Amino acid sequence: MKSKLSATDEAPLRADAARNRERILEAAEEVFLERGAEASLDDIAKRAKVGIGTLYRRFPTRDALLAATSDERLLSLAEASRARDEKLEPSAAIRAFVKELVNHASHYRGLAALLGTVLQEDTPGCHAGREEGRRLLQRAQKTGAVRKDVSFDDLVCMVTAISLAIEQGGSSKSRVAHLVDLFFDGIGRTKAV
Amino acid sequence: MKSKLSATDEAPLRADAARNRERILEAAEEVFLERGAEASLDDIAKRAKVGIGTLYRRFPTRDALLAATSDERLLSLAEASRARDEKLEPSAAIRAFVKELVNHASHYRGLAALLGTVLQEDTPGCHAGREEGRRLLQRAQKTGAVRKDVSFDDLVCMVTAISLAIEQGGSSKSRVAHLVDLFFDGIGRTKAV
DNA sequence: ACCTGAACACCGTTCAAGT
DNA sequence: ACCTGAACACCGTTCAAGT
Repeated sequence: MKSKLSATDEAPLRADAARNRERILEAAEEVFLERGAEASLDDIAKRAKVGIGTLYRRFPTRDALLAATSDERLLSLAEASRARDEKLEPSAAIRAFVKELVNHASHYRGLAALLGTVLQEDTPGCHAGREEGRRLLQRAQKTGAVRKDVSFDDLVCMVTAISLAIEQGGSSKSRVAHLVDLFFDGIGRTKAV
Repeated sequence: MKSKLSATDEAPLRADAARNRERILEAAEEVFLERGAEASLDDIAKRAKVGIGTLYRRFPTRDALLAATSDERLLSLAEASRARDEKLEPSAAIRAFVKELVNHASHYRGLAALLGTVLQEDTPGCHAGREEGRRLLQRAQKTGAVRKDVSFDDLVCMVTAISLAIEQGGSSKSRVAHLVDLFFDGIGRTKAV
Protein backbone atom coordinates (compact mmCIF):
# COMPACT_ATOMS: atom_id res chain seq x y z
CA MET A 1 0.00 0.00 0.00
CA LYS A 2 1.82 3.07 -1.19
CA SER A 3 1.40 6.43 0.48
CA LYS A 4 -0.73 8.89 -1.38
CA LEU A 5 1.64 11.59 -0.24
CA SER A 6 4.74 10.25 -1.98
CA ALA A 7 5.82 13.41 -3.71
CA THR A 8 7.28 13.00 -7.15
CA ASP A 9 6.99 9.31 -7.91
CA GLU A 10 10.50 9.02 -9.20
CA ALA A 11 11.40 6.43 -11.78
CA PRO A 12 14.24 4.28 -10.41
CA LEU A 13 17.62 5.57 -11.51
CA ARG A 14 20.00 3.61 -13.62
CA ALA A 15 22.84 2.16 -11.57
CA ASP A 16 25.49 4.59 -12.79
CA ALA A 17 23.12 7.53 -12.41
CA ALA A 18 22.33 6.54 -8.84
CA ARG A 19 26.04 6.28 -8.11
CA ASN A 20 26.64 9.73 -9.56
CA ARG A 21 23.79 11.18 -7.58
CA GLU A 22 25.31 9.83 -4.41
CA ARG A 23 28.73 11.21 -5.24
CA ILE A 24 27.30 14.62 -5.97
CA LEU A 25 25.57 14.58 -2.62
CA GLU A 26 28.74 13.67 -0.77
CA ALA A 27 30.77 16.28 -2.59
CA ALA A 28 28.10 18.90 -1.99
CA GLU A 29 28.06 18.19 1.73
CA GLU A 30 31.83 18.65 1.87
CA VAL A 31 31.95 21.78 -0.24
CA PHE A 32 28.99 23.43 1.50
CA LEU A 33 30.69 22.77 4.82
CA GLU A 34 33.93 24.27 3.60
CA ARG A 35 32.65 27.23 1.64
CA GLY A 36 29.06 27.81 2.70
CA ALA A 37 25.75 27.40 0.95
CA GLU A 38 26.70 29.81 -1.84
CA ALA A 39 29.65 27.70 -2.92
CA SER A 40 30.34 27.19 -6.61
CA LEU A 41 28.34 24.38 -8.17
CA ASP A 42 31.24 23.80 -10.53
CA ASP A 43 33.46 22.99 -7.59
CA ILE A 44 30.95 20.47 -6.39
CA ALA A 45 30.72 18.80 -9.79
CA LYS A 46 34.50 18.64 -10.00
CA ARG A 47 34.86 17.20 -6.53
CA ALA A 48 32.24 14.59 -7.44
CA LYS A 49 34.14 13.88 -10.68
CA VAL A 50 31.01 14.48 -12.67
CA GLY A 51 30.16 16.78 -15.54
CA ILE A 52 28.40 19.96 -14.48
CA GLY A 53 25.50 18.95 -16.69
CA THR A 54 24.95 15.82 -14.63
CA LEU A 55 24.65 17.91 -11.51
CA TYR A 56 22.06 20.13 -13.16
CA ARG A 57 20.16 17.13 -14.48
CA ARG A 58 19.77 15.70 -11.01
CA PHE A 59 19.40 18.97 -9.09
CA PRO A 60 17.94 21.72 -11.27
CA THR A 61 18.32 24.42 -8.64
CA ARG A 62 20.65 25.19 -5.78
CA ASP A 63 17.74 24.88 -3.39
CA ALA A 64 17.05 21.37 -4.65
CA LEU A 65 20.65 20.39 -4.00
CA LEU A 66 20.62 21.97 -0.57
CA ALA A 67 17.39 20.22 0.30
CA ALA A 68 18.74 16.86 -0.86
CA THR A 69 21.91 17.43 1.12
CA SER A 70 19.89 18.27 4.23
CA ASP A 71 17.48 15.42 3.81
CA GLU A 72 18.93 12.78 6.11
CA ARG A 73 19.48 15.29 8.86
CA LEU A 74 15.94 16.58 8.57
CA LEU A 75 14.52 13.09 8.64
CA SER A 76 16.35 12.12 11.78
CA LEU A 77 15.49 15.48 13.32
CA ALA A 78 11.80 14.80 12.81
CA GLU A 79 12.15 11.26 14.04
CA ALA A 80 14.01 12.31 17.16
CA SER A 81 11.31 14.86 17.83
CA ARG A 82 8.56 12.27 17.63
CA ALA A 83 10.62 9.99 19.84
CA ARG A 84 10.82 12.44 22.70
CA ASP A 85 7.17 13.33 22.35
CA GLU A 86 6.04 11.16 25.24
CA LYS A 87 8.65 12.42 27.67
CA LEU A 88 8.07 16.12 27.08
CA GLU A 89 5.06 18.33 27.51
CA PRO A 90 3.90 20.20 24.37
CA SER A 91 5.56 23.46 25.30
CA ALA A 92 8.96 21.89 25.90
CA ALA A 93 8.64 19.66 22.85
CA ILE A 94 8.16 22.48 20.38
CA ARG A 95 10.88 24.53 22.01
CA ALA A 96 13.28 21.61 21.59
CA PHE A 97 12.23 21.21 17.98
CA VAL A 98 12.94 24.85 17.24
CA LYS A 99 16.33 24.58 18.90
CA GLU A 100 17.19 21.57 16.74
CA LEU A 101 16.05 23.35 13.62
CA VAL A 102 18.30 26.27 14.48
CA ASN A 103 21.18 23.84 14.76
CA HIS A 104 20.31 22.46 11.37
CA ALA A 105 20.09 25.91 9.78
CA SER A 106 23.52 26.71 11.22
CA HIS A 107 25.16 23.61 9.79
CA TYR A 108 26.43 25.45 6.75
CA ARG A 109 27.23 29.11 6.63
CA GLY A 110 24.58 30.75 4.45
CA LEU A 111 21.95 28.08 4.95
CA ALA A 112 19.98 30.20 7.42
CA ALA A 113 19.02 32.78 4.84
CA LEU A 114 17.78 30.05 2.51
CA LEU A 115 15.99 27.91 5.08
CA GLY A 116 12.58 29.33 4.25
CA THR A 117 12.76 28.40 0.58
CA VAL A 118 14.75 25.19 0.99
CA LEU A 119 12.22 23.84 3.46
CA GLN A 120 9.54 24.23 0.82
CA GLU A 121 11.26 21.77 -1.49
CA ASP A 122 9.55 18.49 -2.22
CA THR A 123 11.81 15.98 -0.53
CA PRO A 124 11.10 13.42 2.22
CA GLY A 125 13.14 15.31 4.82
CA CYS A 126 11.58 18.68 4.12
CA HIS A 127 8.17 17.09 4.15
CA ALA A 128 8.82 15.34 7.44
CA GLY A 129 10.18 18.53 8.96
CA ARG A 130 7.14 20.54 8.00
CA GLU A 131 4.80 17.78 9.16
CA GLU A 132 6.45 17.50 12.54
CA GLY A 133 6.57 21.24 13.04
CA ARG A 134 2.90 21.63 12.26
CA ARG A 135 2.01 18.71 14.51
CA LEU A 136 3.91 20.16 17.46
CA LEU A 137 2.43 23.56 16.87
CA GLN A 138 -1.14 22.28 16.80
CA ARG A 139 -0.55 20.24 19.90
CA ALA A 140 0.93 23.19 21.77
CA GLN A 141 -1.93 25.40 20.65
CA LYS A 142 -4.53 22.84 21.71
CA THR A 143 -3.15 22.83 25.26
CA GLY A 144 -2.99 26.62 25.25
CA ALA A 145 0.80 26.72 25.49
CA VAL A 146 1.09 28.69 22.27
CA ARG A 147 -1.09 31.48 20.92
CA LYS A 148 -3.66 30.52 18.34
CA ASP A 149 -2.55 33.10 15.78
CA VAL A 150 0.92 31.64 15.31
CA SER A 151 1.55 29.88 12.01
CA PHE A 152 4.20 27.38 10.99
CA ASP A 153 5.68 30.09 8.80
CA ASP A 154 6.03 32.26 11.88
CA LEU A 155 8.03 29.48 13.44
CA VAL A 156 10.31 29.23 10.41
CA CYS A 157 10.68 32.99 10.53
CA MET A 158 11.86 32.72 14.13
CA VAL A 159 14.31 29.98 13.31
CA THR A 160 15.69 32.00 10.42
CA ALA A 161 16.14 35.04 12.61
CA ILE A 162 17.90 33.16 15.35
CA SER A 163 20.14 31.34 12.90
CA LEU A 164 21.09 34.56 11.14
CA ALA A 165 21.91 36.15 14.46
CA ILE A 166 24.07 33.17 15.34
CA GLU A 167 25.78 33.36 11.98
CA GLN A 168 26.53 37.05 12.17
CA GLY A 169 27.23 37.71 15.82
CA GLY A 170 28.95 35.15 17.97
CA SER A 171 27.49 31.70 18.32
CA SER A 172 27.82 30.55 21.93
CA LYS A 173 25.29 28.01 23.05
CA SER A 174 23.84 30.44 25.55
CA ARG A 175 22.97 32.94 22.83
CA VAL A 176 20.92 30.34 21.03
CA ALA A 177 19.06 29.56 24.21
CA HIS A 178 18.62 33.25 24.93
CA LEU A 179 17.09 33.95 21.55
CA VAL A 180 14.86 30.91 21.60
CA ASP A 181 13.58 31.94 25.01
CA LEU A 182 13.06 35.51 23.84
CA PHE A 183 10.94 34.43 20.95
CA PHE A 184 9.02 31.83 22.85
CA ASP A 185 8.16 33.99 25.77
CA GLY A 186 6.52 36.09 23.12
CA ILE A 187 4.80 33.34 21.30
CA GLY A 188 3.75 31.44 24.38
CA ARG A 189 1.09 32.53 26.78
CA THR A 190 3.40 32.18 29.73
CA LYS A 191 4.04 35.52 31.26
CA ALA A 192 7.65 36.61 31.06
CA VAL A 193 8.41 38.16 34.41
CA MET B 1 32.63 73.13 17.52
CA LYS B 2 32.79 69.90 15.60
CA SER B 3 31.29 66.71 16.91
CA LYS B 4 33.78 64.21 18.26
CA LEU B 5 31.67 61.50 16.72
CA SER B 6 32.11 62.55 13.09
CA ALA B 7 33.08 59.23 11.60
CA THR B 8 35.66 59.37 8.85
CA ASP B 9 36.64 63.00 8.52
CA GLU B 10 36.44 62.97 4.78
CA ALA B 11 38.51 65.32 2.72
CA PRO B 12 36.21 67.44 0.54
CA LEU B 13 35.76 65.91 -2.89
CA ARG B 14 36.78 67.61 -6.05
CA ALA B 15 33.78 69.05 -7.87
CA ASP B 16 33.68 66.42 -10.61
CA ALA B 17 34.22 63.63 -8.13
CA ALA B 18 31.35 64.87 -6.00
CA ARG B 19 29.14 65.01 -9.07
CA ASN B 20 30.08 61.46 -9.98
CA ARG B 21 29.43 60.27 -6.47
CA GLU B 22 25.96 61.74 -6.64
CA ARG B 23 25.24 60.16 -9.98
CA ILE B 24 26.37 56.76 -8.74
CA LEU B 25 24.04 57.10 -5.78
CA GLU B 26 21.08 57.98 -7.96
CA ALA B 27 21.79 55.16 -10.38
CA ALA B 28 22.26 52.72 -7.53
CA GLU B 29 18.93 53.64 -6.01
CA GLU B 30 17.22 53.03 -9.32
CA VAL B 31 18.96 49.78 -10.10
CA PHE B 32 18.55 48.38 -6.60
CA LEU B 33 14.87 49.16 -6.80
CA GLU B 34 14.57 47.44 -10.14
CA ARG B 35 16.77 44.43 -9.60
CA GLY B 36 17.27 44.07 -5.86
CA ALA B 37 20.26 44.53 -3.60
CA GLU B 38 22.32 41.92 -5.47
CA ALA B 39 22.14 43.83 -8.75
CA SER B 40 25.21 44.07 -10.91
CA LEU B 41 27.58 46.86 -9.93
CA ASP B 42 28.52 47.15 -13.57
CA ASP B 43 24.95 48.03 -14.43
CA ILE B 44 25.02 50.76 -11.82
CA ALA B 45 28.25 52.21 -13.15
CA LYS B 46 26.88 52.16 -16.67
CA ARG B 47 23.62 53.82 -15.68
CA ALA B 48 25.63 56.47 -13.84
CA LYS B 49 27.81 56.88 -16.97
CA VAL B 50 30.90 56.31 -14.91
CA GLY B 51 33.79 53.87 -15.15
CA ILE B 52 33.44 50.87 -12.91
CA GLY B 53 36.72 51.87 -11.25
CA THR B 54 35.15 55.13 -10.12
CA LEU B 55 32.38 53.27 -8.42
CA TYR B 56 34.89 51.09 -6.59
CA ARG B 57 36.99 54.07 -5.62
CA ARG B 58 34.03 55.72 -3.92
CA PHE B 59 32.34 52.62 -2.57
CA PRO B 60 34.82 49.83 -1.95
CA THR B 61 32.18 47.28 -1.02
CA ARG B 62 28.58 46.57 -1.91
CA ASP B 63 27.65 47.15 1.71
CA ALA B 64 29.19 50.61 1.57
CA LEU B 65 27.13 51.47 -1.50
CA LEU B 66 23.97 50.09 0.06
CA ALA B 67 24.61 52.05 3.22
CA ALA B 68 25.21 55.25 1.29
CA THR B 69 22.06 54.67 -0.71
CA SER B 70 20.06 54.09 2.45
CA ASP B 71 21.54 57.03 4.27
CA GLU B 72 18.94 59.72 3.73
CA ARG B 73 16.13 57.33 4.55
CA LEU B 74 17.84 56.19 7.72
CA LEU B 75 18.48 59.75 8.81
CA SER B 76 14.89 60.81 8.40
CA LEU B 77 13.73 57.61 10.02
CA ALA B 78 15.76 58.43 13.11
CA GLU B 79 14.60 62.02 13.08
CA ALA B 80 10.96 61.05 12.76
CA SER B 81 11.39 58.68 15.65
CA ARG B 82 12.83 61.37 17.88
CA ALA B 83 10.03 63.68 16.81
CA ARG B 84 7.28 61.37 17.97
CA ASP B 85 9.08 60.66 21.19
CA GLU B 86 7.00 63.07 23.22
CA LYS B 87 3.68 61.82 21.97
CA LEU B 88 4.34 58.12 22.50
CA GLU B 89 5.15 56.09 25.56
CA PRO B 90 8.40 54.11 25.45
CA SER B 91 6.76 50.82 24.56
CA ALA B 92 4.85 52.25 21.63
CA ALA B 93 7.81 54.31 20.49
CA ILE B 94 10.18 51.38 20.10
CA ARG B 95 7.48 49.32 18.44
CA ALA B 96 6.94 52.07 15.89
CA PHE B 97 10.68 52.31 15.30
CA VAL B 98 10.94 48.61 14.61
CA LYS B 99 8.05 48.80 12.20
CA GLU B 100 9.72 51.64 10.32
CA LEU B 101 12.97 49.73 10.18
CA VAL B 102 11.14 46.77 8.68
CA ASN B 103 9.77 49.08 6.03
CA HIS B 104 13.26 50.30 5.32
CA ALA B 105 14.68 46.78 5.07
CA SER B 106 11.92 45.91 2.62
CA HIS B 107 12.63 48.85 0.34
CA TYR B 108 14.79 46.77 -1.98
CA ARG B 109 14.44 43.08 -2.49
CA GLY B 110 17.47 41.44 -0.88
CA LEU B 111 18.21 44.26 1.53
CA ALA B 112 16.73 42.38 4.48
CA ALA B 113 19.39 39.69 4.43
CA LEU B 114 22.11 42.35 4.43
CA LEU B 115 20.59 44.70 6.98
CA GLY B 116 22.71 43.40 9.85
CA THR B 117 26.00 44.12 8.11
CA VAL B 118 24.92 47.24 6.26
CA LEU B 119 23.77 48.84 9.48
CA GLN B 120 27.27 48.43 10.85
CA GLU B 121 28.72 50.68 8.16
CA ASP B 122 30.22 53.98 9.21
CA THR B 123 27.82 56.47 7.69
CA PRO B 124 25.71 59.20 9.27
CA GLY B 125 22.44 57.40 8.64
CA CYS B 126 23.61 54.06 9.99
CA HIS B 127 25.06 55.82 12.98
CA ALA B 128 21.87 57.72 13.64
CA GLY B 129 19.82 54.57 13.24
CA ARG B 130 21.89 52.64 15.74
CA GLU B 131 21.90 55.56 18.17
CA GLU B 132 18.16 55.96 18.06
CA GLY B 133 17.53 52.25 18.40
CA ARG B 134 19.76 52.01 21.44
CA ARG B 135 18.17 55.08 22.98
CA LEU B 136 14.65 53.72 22.58
CA LEU B 137 15.71 50.36 23.90
CA GLN B 138 17.29 51.82 27.02
CA ARG B 139 14.30 54.02 27.63
CA ALA B 140 11.90 51.11 27.28
CA GLN B 141 14.02 49.00 29.57
CA LYS B 142 14.23 51.73 32.18
CA THR B 143 10.44 51.92 32.40
CA GLY B 144 10.24 48.14 32.54
CA ALA B 145 8.44 47.85 29.21
CA VAL B 146 11.18 45.66 27.75
CA ARG B 147 13.22 42.95 29.38
CA LYS B 148 16.69 43.89 30.58
CA ASP B 149 18.43 41.08 28.68
CA VAL B 150 17.45 42.31 25.22
CA SER B 151 20.24 43.81 23.14
CA PHE B 152 20.16 46.11 20.15
CA ASP B 153 21.43 43.20 18.08
CA ASP B 154 18.41 41.22 19.20
CA LEU B 155 16.28 44.01 17.81
CA VAL B 156 18.09 43.97 14.48
CA CYS B 157 17.69 40.21 14.43
CA MET B 158 13.95 40.65 14.82
CA VAL B 159 13.76 43.20 12.07
CA THR B 160 15.76 40.98 9.73
CA ALA B 161 13.54 38.01 10.40
CA ILE B 162 10.36 39.93 9.86
CA SER B 163 11.67 41.51 6.69
CA LEU B 164 12.79 38.17 5.30
CA ALA B 165 9.40 36.71 6.07
CA ILE B 166 7.76 39.64 4.29
CA GLU B 167 10.07 39.19 1.34
CA GLN B 168 9.44 35.47 1.00
CA GLY B 169 5.84 35.00 1.96
CA GLY B 170 3.22 37.56 1.12
CA SER B 171 3.66 41.08 2.34
CA SER B 172 0.31 42.44 3.47
CA LYS B 173 0.45 45.17 6.04
CA SER B 174 -1.31 43.00 8.57
CA ARG B 175 1.40 40.36 8.43
CA VAL B 176 4.01 42.95 9.36
CA ALA B 177 1.94 44.04 12.30
CA HIS B 178 1.29 40.46 13.29
CA LEU B 179 4.98 39.60 13.33
CA VAL B 180 6.00 42.75 15.13
CA ASP B 181 3.42 42.03 17.79
CA LEU B 182 4.52 38.42 18.08
CA PHE B 183 8.09 39.40 18.69
CA PHE B 184 7.25 42.22 21.04
CA ASP B 185 4.85 40.33 23.17
CA GLY B 186 7.80 38.09 23.74
CA ILE B 187 10.29 40.79 24.37
CA GLY B 188 8.00 42.94 26.44
CA ARG B 189 6.85 42.14 29.94
CA THR B 190 3.22 42.57 28.99
CA LYS B 191 1.41 39.31 29.27
CA ALA B 192 0.04 38.05 25.98
CA VAL B 193 -3.41 36.76 26.80
C1' DA C 1 18.87 7.36 -20.36
C1' DC C 2 22.38 9.32 -19.19
C1' DC C 3 26.92 11.82 -19.33
C1' DT C 4 30.18 15.29 -20.83
C1' DG C 5 32.25 19.65 -21.34
C1' DA C 6 32.59 23.42 -24.59
C1' DA C 7 30.16 27.60 -25.31
C1' DC C 8 27.75 31.55 -23.92
C1' DA C 9 26.61 35.33 -21.22
C1' DC C 10 27.50 37.14 -17.23
C1' DC C 11 29.92 39.10 -12.85
C1' DG C 12 33.45 41.28 -9.37
C1' DT C 13 37.86 43.33 -8.87
C1' DT C 14 42.27 45.23 -10.03
C1' DC C 15 45.43 48.24 -12.16
C1' DA C 16 48.13 50.48 -15.95
C1' DA C 17 47.46 54.35 -18.68
C1' DG C 18 45.51 58.73 -19.22
C1' DT C 19 43.63 63.65 -17.69
C1' DA D 1 43.23 63.45 -7.57
C1' DC D 2 40.65 61.43 -10.16
C1' DC D 3 38.78 58.70 -14.16
C1' DT D 4 38.65 54.97 -17.48
C1' DG D 5 38.10 50.49 -19.26
C1' DA D 6 40.74 46.47 -20.62
C1' DA D 7 42.19 42.34 -18.40
C1' DC D 8 41.76 38.62 -15.34
C1' DA D 9 39.61 35.09 -12.90
C1' DC D 10 35.52 33.55 -11.89
C1' DC D 11 30.43 31.79 -12.11
C1' DG D 12 25.67 29.71 -13.70
C1' DT D 13 23.27 27.53 -17.32
C1' DT D 14 22.38 25.37 -21.67
C1' DC D 15 22.85 22.08 -25.23
C1' DA D 16 25.05 19.48 -29.13
C1' DA D 17 27.63 15.45 -29.41
C1' DG D 18 28.71 11.12 -27.55
C1' DT D 19 27.89 6.40 -24.90
